Amino acid sequence: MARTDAIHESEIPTKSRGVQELSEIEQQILDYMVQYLRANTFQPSIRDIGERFEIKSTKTVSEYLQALEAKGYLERHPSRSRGVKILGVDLGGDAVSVPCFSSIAVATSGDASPESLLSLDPQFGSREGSFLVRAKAGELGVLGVSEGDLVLISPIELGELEDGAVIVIGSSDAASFFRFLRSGSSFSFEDLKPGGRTTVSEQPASTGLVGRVAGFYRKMDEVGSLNLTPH
Amino acid sequence: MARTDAIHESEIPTKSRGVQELSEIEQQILDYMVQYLRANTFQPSIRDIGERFEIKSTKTVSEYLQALEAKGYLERHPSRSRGVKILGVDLGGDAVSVPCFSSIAVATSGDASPESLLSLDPQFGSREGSFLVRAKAGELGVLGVSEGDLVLISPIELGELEDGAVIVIGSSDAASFFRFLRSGSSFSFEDLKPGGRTTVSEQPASTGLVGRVAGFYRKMDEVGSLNLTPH
DNA sequence: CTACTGTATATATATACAGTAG
DNA sequence: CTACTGTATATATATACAGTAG
Repeated sequence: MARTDAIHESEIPTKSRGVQELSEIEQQILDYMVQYLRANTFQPSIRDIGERFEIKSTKTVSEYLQALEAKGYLERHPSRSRGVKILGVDLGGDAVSVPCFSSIAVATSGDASPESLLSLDPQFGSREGSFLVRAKAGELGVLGVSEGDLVLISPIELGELEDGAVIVIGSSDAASFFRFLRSGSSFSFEDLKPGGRTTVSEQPASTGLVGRVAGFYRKMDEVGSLNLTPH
Repeated sequence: MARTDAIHESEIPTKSRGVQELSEIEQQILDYMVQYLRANTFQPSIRDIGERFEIKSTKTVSEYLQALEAKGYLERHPSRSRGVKILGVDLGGDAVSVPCFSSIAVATSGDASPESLLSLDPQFGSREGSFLVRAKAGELGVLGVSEGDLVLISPIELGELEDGAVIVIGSSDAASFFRFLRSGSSFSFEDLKPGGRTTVSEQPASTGLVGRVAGFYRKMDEVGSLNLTPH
């Protein structure tokens, strides 16, 4: 029941202000398809859609689906029954569930429960095992990250790391940000703390690579969180 | 892919107390069906299942489904294609689906299809009707936004706007960013383009408020996208 | 009995064709 | 032109039938 509202309020983007217009009925059909899918675990047939909207010809419904496909909301396949691929719908399967911690120390300590749990589209760079930490003042200033920003850290293998990537190295009692520098077969790690120095290492086995900074998000809900001074 | 583990760990309850135990293959088939549904938004056909498990006769697969139905995990309907009702599965539905456009001009033009559709947790500030645009160089530099960042724009009413909020004002042919300034009962809009000026307005009816900048995300997958110069 | 193969068949379903109305 | 109706048709698909192997 809880979720019913959200579905009725059209979870598929209305593209608010004239953005990529769906007609009223196109939007309703798309919403119906998602609602039906969620409720039944299978899709409505074109006939089901027609019945719902009192459209008597399957051709007409098919044309609406064609319009939705042209506008990028669907992908169809000739003759696949109840088999439209609805794009941009989260069925709970591919979004990664990402815990959010108040600091990187807390996140890596191993025994803290997350501040919250968000679902993050993998397109943002999240993987299985990713987590978010709230940035402290100055912690990642060189990357344009401000205090309070949510920094996404995704697990990675040393072999996957590109030169220049920002990584987290830590143990259970301390963790911090480094820039990874690759020169030939040896690596070095530049401490990103103000005044931090470069450490050279060839044996990365025990360095405790937690992950790599995959991105960050700054939420601008309170004006106070805006950075009003140009820099 | 992301939650594949979770699925393989079998999200479908085994009905705890010896009640109707599933055989190994029955469990695998059920998991596959859910996994497939999540990935594609439509169900696998009996033939799809057969292919996956190298079972060559549709009859055999059908018998497994019959067994799953008898044990209370499914409800079937004669001859409904890709239309098994899978019981006890949560198909999600709380994340907001957000279209992503290459620029704010494209987003507000009304006839562009989105670059992609991402699902965004409402905790990031997304609402029904929100969308993402890729920032152009300098466009929102004062906020710390760099070229290529994904800027989240969420619909908002004028009455909800706080003093200092960054908003998008536009028509179908042009749109840009402004800072909203409230002084008593009158508003002013400071153009955020370099060298932009402040416009005072008391009649907001026709201003074309598209939405408010609710946040931005910077993905750091390529080193080139990192802002290496401190500012 | 279970666990299949392999073929045949009924049908649900998407699509195509031929129109009509405004 | 859009927004349909109504019929016909190809086909994807679920099911049934007839077996085989262990």
